Amino acid sequence: MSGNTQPFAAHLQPVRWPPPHVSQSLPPSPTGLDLLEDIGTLLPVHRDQEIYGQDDPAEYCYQVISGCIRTVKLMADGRRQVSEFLLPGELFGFDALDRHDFAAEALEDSLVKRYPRRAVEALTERSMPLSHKLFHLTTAKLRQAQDRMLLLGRMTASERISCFLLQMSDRAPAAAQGKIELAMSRRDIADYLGLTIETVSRTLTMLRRDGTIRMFKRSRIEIRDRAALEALASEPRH
Amino acid sequence: MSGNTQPFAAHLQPVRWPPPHVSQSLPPSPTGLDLLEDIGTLLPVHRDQEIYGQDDPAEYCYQVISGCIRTVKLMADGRRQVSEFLLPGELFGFDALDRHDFAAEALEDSLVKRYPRRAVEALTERSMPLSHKLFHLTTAKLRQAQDRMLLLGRMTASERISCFLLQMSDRAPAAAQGKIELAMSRRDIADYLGLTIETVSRTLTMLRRDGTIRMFKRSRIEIRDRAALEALASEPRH
DNA sequence: CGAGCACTTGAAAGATTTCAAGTCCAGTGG
DNA sequence: CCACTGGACTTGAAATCTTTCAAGTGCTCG
Repeated sequence: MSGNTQPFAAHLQPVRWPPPHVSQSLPPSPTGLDLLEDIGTLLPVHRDQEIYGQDDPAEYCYQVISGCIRTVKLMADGRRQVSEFLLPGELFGFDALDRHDFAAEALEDSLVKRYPRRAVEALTERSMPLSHKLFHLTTAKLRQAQDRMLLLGRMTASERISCFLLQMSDRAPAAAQGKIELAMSRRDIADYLGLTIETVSRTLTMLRRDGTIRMFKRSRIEIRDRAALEALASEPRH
Repeated sequence: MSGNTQPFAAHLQPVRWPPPHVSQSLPPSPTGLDLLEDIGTLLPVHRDQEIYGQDDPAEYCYQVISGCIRTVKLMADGRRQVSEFLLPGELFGFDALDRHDFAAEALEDSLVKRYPRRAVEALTERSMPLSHKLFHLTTAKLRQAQDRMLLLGRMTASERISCFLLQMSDRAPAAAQGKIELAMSRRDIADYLGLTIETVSRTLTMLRRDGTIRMFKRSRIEIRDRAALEALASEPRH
């Protein structure tokens, strides 16, 4: 179940540090998180490589430096639910107990920073700002998860897709307004939204025919009519 | 949107303190939570009364003393998602930012304890055990939410119902083995599981015909074949 | 340039929802 | 104490949305 260890080819995209949108979610200096810097080590991971497996002992916590990571839960028969897509600057694995309860895998060749849990916990004991920050991040993830429950439990396919596109657009660097580069496959999107790849594909096609979005080379999407998407996505504000 | 303030009739069920299954989830004494006791005030709430509304400013956090509370998110057109059912001993409202992002309502006449957020935060600053405990509770809720995403995104109706029954059975006082007293209506269950009331009803009927469960007066359920439920709860379709 | 894989598209099948009656039960008033 | 009534629940049939099955199409990489 645990990380595959094929030799690492070491030609990843250049490391931008700090990454472009860290500043959006994590104010640069007085966050408490800087304390972590010293105990972290960089870990490059390949596309589709597992960083940790479902039920692996939780020895490390992580931050995405570059690339994109997904956390997934698997059922015995292969049904899959993607819990989060993690972009540069974002943390994961901090909420585990003694074992991770989902796997983390790289969507594309990525770079993550790895912090030993023991050391993180020790630091947390001594730094109130750090423990605050981690608590705050966890409650933020909880709120996200609750929004997702509404999406998965009550929204139609086109509402889910619209929410997803808007969300990805908002998380992308502010520079590329309305242009989204999807690192994830249709399968990943489907497993994130509780749909099948065919439904994802069909729904995107409909949006394209509407003129609501444009698509280039399948992974590049431009939002042409944000208002229409927001209308479809109906309720969740942000 | 906020709490209705009809005069309170003050004839609720007697207060059992500590409630019967607090000890299961919250070890009695050295939890850090006892610090909260002094700043809490009891608040009786009627069946269907709102404790706080979606988007209300988050001035208080709560603990259920007796009864049962649901947290719900509403969409503009009335679609509803129940986030949690909270039983005696459990905490809620601790993860809000400045506003609650869902409403909390009583399923039945209940008693909750209310803690001013300001005071809780002040205590948290000074007590490591307390802040640890709250952090731990939040990560636990996050894990629960992730399990629920798998359920909502990938499970069939009978799998959802089976999971729900097992979960309720496990949370009930250990005494009543296999007997569940459902405080919630079919609508609540449906909105919790992302189904319609009709589907909930039909699925329960099927389980009853199978002999997997028995039902008395609609709200009392006995699990007669736990193994069958567990098989349903985690396996492919019939 | 070709092979393989990801994605798209179409048609049929299903699961759940919607619509529409029934049934049951709790609480009320006679 | 019992019939009555309204709301909650159950059940059936039709409708619908999504999935499943089955080909295509077209990138992308060797």
